[in-house]
Amino acid sequence: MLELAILGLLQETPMHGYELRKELSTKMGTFRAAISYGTLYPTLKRLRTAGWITESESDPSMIPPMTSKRGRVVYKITADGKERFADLLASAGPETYDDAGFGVHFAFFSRTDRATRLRILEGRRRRIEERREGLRDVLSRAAGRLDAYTLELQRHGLDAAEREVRWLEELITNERSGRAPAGSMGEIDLPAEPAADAPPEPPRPHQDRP
Amino acid sequence: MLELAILGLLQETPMHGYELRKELSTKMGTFRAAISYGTLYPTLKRLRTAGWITESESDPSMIPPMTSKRGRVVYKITADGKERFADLLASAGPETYDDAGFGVHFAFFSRTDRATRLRILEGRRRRIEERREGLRDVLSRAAGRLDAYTLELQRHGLDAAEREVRWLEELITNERSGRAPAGSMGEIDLPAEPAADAPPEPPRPHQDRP
DNA sequence: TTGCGATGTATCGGGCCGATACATCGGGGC
DNA sequence: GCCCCGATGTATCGGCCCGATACATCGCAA
Repeated sequence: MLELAILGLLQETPMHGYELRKELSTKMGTFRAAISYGTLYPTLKRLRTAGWITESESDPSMIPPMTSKRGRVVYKITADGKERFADLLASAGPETYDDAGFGVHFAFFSRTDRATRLRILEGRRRRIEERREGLRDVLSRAAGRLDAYTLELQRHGLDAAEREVRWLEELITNERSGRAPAGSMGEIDLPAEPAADAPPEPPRPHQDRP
Repeated sequence: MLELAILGLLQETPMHGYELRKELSTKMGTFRAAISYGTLYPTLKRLRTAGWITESESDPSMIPPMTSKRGRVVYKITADGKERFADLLASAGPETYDDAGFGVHFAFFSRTDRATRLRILEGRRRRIEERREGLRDVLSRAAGRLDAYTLELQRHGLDAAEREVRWLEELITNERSGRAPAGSMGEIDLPAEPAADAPPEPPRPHQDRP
């Protein structure tokens, strides 16, 4: 999962670890609080070993030049890495639909073709619907044998699940009908170079924020 | 975290692993989907080694008797285990306020004294408020440089954060003013036998479910 | 009677986390 | 001029937890 996120960010521009972590934290938002260095650096090493990225020692013309001596390491994606990124983007393991996985995939939707976007959105919806049904069962069937706090926890969970399903419904509707790429470039199946930075479409479901 | 959950469930009644897992899944609801056996059994072994629980081989008078031959293992909490549970319940590490940690603590609120409940609720609120502020910053400051999907993800995250803060506010208000244990038995500091099954108080914030 | 789904116990490799250590840089206080 | 502090930056280690996998029993239906 983190692998996909790193590859995606490095596709935009080369970066060093510290920067990567900050971008990761802001772009993944809710679904992934803040990546740990104890995860980041081993993962970077793994990606380097696999050949998806390269580590280049400290750019000499850095803004704060840093008198060498353990300079910062700049990570850059390779051609193989871009291919790997495309594969991961379109892949659909079960981990694609848990909180972290979905968040990362969603964050790169502007570089994903519409068919894949719909597949992921619908898979996520199914996942949350299952959670919702489970919670409804507990609340109706076992209402009596649970204490008040546990019940309240279930209620809050059910509320969040229902809300997320509604959110996903709106996104799916938007994707399907007109308002989604479609017009500009049609549906190519996962290009290695996805036209750089032309975000295909604004979704914008919510307009009811008070 | 899982340690606390297991100890808490075994305090109600002895159980074997399979049962434990199911109880775990329903009681922790949203904040902890379904515990893996690859986690559960090693943890049980750890608890046994520490002396918090005992493993007793297959109760002979089992409903489906199971003709011995690798019978089910029933786990039971020890006196030390109950002490440990009380300590964990009242402890306040940072992991107490992440999704999983908070969910587990909350699920046992009916066996937690009011002061601790308030401390945990407020700690969680602070945590979510920080997330909320971070998301607001991103949405106001970096609105232009993010693509539409990433923006939508942040918006949805902000919405969920605001909603959870409001939920916590209600719970905190309820705890503070009257509607909370107080009346029935005052505030003992973590009794080993917490009056078995007298849930101290129904919280019930939401009444606006359509 | 065969086979399948639920029940049940257990291990293994690996991802990810928090704590920790160490080093450099810019700036504010004195 | 000096020092300390907070932000920047790289890296490791122990440990929790997960998914995949293996194996065994039970009740039931085809």
